[in-house]
Amino acid sequence: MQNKGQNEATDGLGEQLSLVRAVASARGRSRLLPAVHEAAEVDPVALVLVDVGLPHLDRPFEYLVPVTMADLAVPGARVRVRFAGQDVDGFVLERRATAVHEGKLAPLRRVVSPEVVLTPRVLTLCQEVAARYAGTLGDVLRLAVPPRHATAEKNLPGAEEKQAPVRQAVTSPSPGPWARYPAGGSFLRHVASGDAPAASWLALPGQQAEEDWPAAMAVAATTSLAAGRGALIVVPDHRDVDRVDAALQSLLGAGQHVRLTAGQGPQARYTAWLKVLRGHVRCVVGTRAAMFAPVRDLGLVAWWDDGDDVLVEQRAPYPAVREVLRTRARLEGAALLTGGFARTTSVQQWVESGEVRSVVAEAAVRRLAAPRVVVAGEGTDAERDGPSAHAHLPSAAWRAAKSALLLGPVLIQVPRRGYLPSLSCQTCREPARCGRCHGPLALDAGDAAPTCRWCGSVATAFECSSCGGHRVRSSVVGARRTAEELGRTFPGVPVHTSGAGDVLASVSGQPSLVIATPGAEPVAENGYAATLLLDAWASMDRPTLDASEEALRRWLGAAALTRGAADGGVAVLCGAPTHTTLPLVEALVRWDPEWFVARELAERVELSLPPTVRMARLVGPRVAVQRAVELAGLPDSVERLGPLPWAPVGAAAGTGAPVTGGEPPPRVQLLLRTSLDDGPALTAALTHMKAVRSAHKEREPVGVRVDPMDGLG
DNA sequence: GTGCGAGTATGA
DNA sequence: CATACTCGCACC
Repeated sequence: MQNKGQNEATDGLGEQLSLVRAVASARGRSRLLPAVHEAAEVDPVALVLVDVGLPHLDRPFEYLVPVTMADLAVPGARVRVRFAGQDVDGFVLERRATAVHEGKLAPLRRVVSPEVVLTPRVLTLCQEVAARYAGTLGDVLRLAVPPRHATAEKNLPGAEEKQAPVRQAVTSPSPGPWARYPAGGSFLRHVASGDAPAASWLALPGQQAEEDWPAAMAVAATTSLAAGRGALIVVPDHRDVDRVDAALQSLLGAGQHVRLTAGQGPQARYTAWLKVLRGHVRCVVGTRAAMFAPVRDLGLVAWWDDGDDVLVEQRAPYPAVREVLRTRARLEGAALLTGGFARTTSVQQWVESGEVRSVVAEAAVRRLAAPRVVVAGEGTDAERDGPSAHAHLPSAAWRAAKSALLLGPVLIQVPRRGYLPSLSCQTCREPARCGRCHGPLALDAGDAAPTCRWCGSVATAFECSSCGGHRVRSSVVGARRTAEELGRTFPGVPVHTSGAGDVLASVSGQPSLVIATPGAEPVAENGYAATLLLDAWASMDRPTLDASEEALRRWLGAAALTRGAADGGVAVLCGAPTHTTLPLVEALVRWDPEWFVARELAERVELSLPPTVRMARLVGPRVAVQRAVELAGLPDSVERLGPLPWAPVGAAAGTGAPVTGGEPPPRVQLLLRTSLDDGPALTAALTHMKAVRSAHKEREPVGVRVDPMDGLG
């Protein structure tokens, strides 16, 4: 092995640089190691972050810069280096005059491209994000820097040398939609003067393009551009990107902003990203991956609908847009704007700590802009006699839909997609369980009898385990079934559906029924005449920590697409208890999400639940988790909850019996909880633990997730 | 991950 | 005593 020969020849010698040269020429190896002729004159040492996915190797290694690469291997450039016997990708983080490493330095093998794809600011951001989530810098960089597309890099005109493609001076826009919020003008003025204000904005429903939330986002971004700084807007999905894109277009004209979404395809995406990197555009709107976009001189970060779980990255270390953009705002002195129809407890916490200012409309304005909200309850059996019975609708909802259909489209939000997804006892409402394994029973299309989702057995004779009842009812009527039934109930009215896989962006102002799952509601021209929120109890009863918060967010999101009370708009909440007033329901009726989230946060404080504490979750075989947590050397303040059996979300759906050959060992989850102040100590301990486990090549996988309640939990 | 040295088992 | 293997850990 040639490397071995070199090692022997060089061991014990002092000066590394001359030595590499000496070896290369003495052995006549310059042909085999092409780059090793001579080291660069200036700063011959490059700190390279190598991309080997191992936590204990997640640090820079020093390489020698051959003179031929002296001007190309700049900090931020992609390089290829020899590492542990194979060629790996890496980023140059720094150039230095001397090495710290005692041994011999290997030369860089190749500068993939001298393009500075990792800017100092993005690097700092990624380091903070990695630390916050106990992840590796390599993992975060993979999220932040898209894979190179050589053609895109070549075809796009160069950086500043080419100078100012079409960047006209942007003039400060009028406040537009912000005029409806008492604190709106002040926020914009601070952005305009280059300050770093921070705001949580509770948006009013708006059915016209000039007053809706995308318009307001565009005004905020334009204000930052007018102040000579950049802007970054992150939204949950590509329909939202389209809307903000259009709003920016009408305010800025062409070429002033760029879209960044996953669905663009590699070349288009990299081209757009390069335009941002090279400073051709300073305004970005995109989905969550855009949160790392290297916008120059960032003056504003903004995101919409904080509670939407697609704003949590689904790749390790699972950073949330909220945390990344807040960090960016702090690091880069940028303004922060988080908007939505609802507010999450996380953001409420910022508001209550004074870090972020609340921007809300006055109650009287809200009442006119929002639809009138009616609570229809579940609908008694008596109520279900009329035509509404066929559609599983309470009669109040049916009447509201009937009269609204004379005026325009009607939106019907159903909690989940699918066809009668789960069942409960007709009499006592307990979830229907399989008699054999206690798994959930479900009725799929075409099935005559309910089937167990876990073991697949068919429940021909159901008997409720708590009351002995023999009849099941569908817990949630899926969108498709609802569409069929409503179509029959309102003959002649067109029915649209919008849900996972097939999402409608918008519908016309003509009368129609629009059945949609949460988050997939199309926008209606001039707003819906009425909105029905079905099976409210199913949204409220979800067993997650944030069920209420999430239910309100979904209801407000759909109701906000409805015409305001001033224009006769009405929203009907169906299936909520009517005999008692739940704060959740009251918040919707009063259109007061701020009041609700304050209560919700107070409760979290009381119970020491996120976001008022920092949590992390370890998942793996019992002994491995046990050893891992001991290895971490957790601070004393960290509380251990569990271990409990771990049931992955959405597992065991579909087919049936556990026929898998190699039994995977049963896994447990251990939750760790500490104060927010001790969060960094907790994540540092977890990072250390992962590094040691990786160095020891631990066999058993132990998953680590910080903020496990973010996203799906 | 891969490669290598140290340490240990194994066999003539 | 020589050779074959495993184990642990460094990798720049």
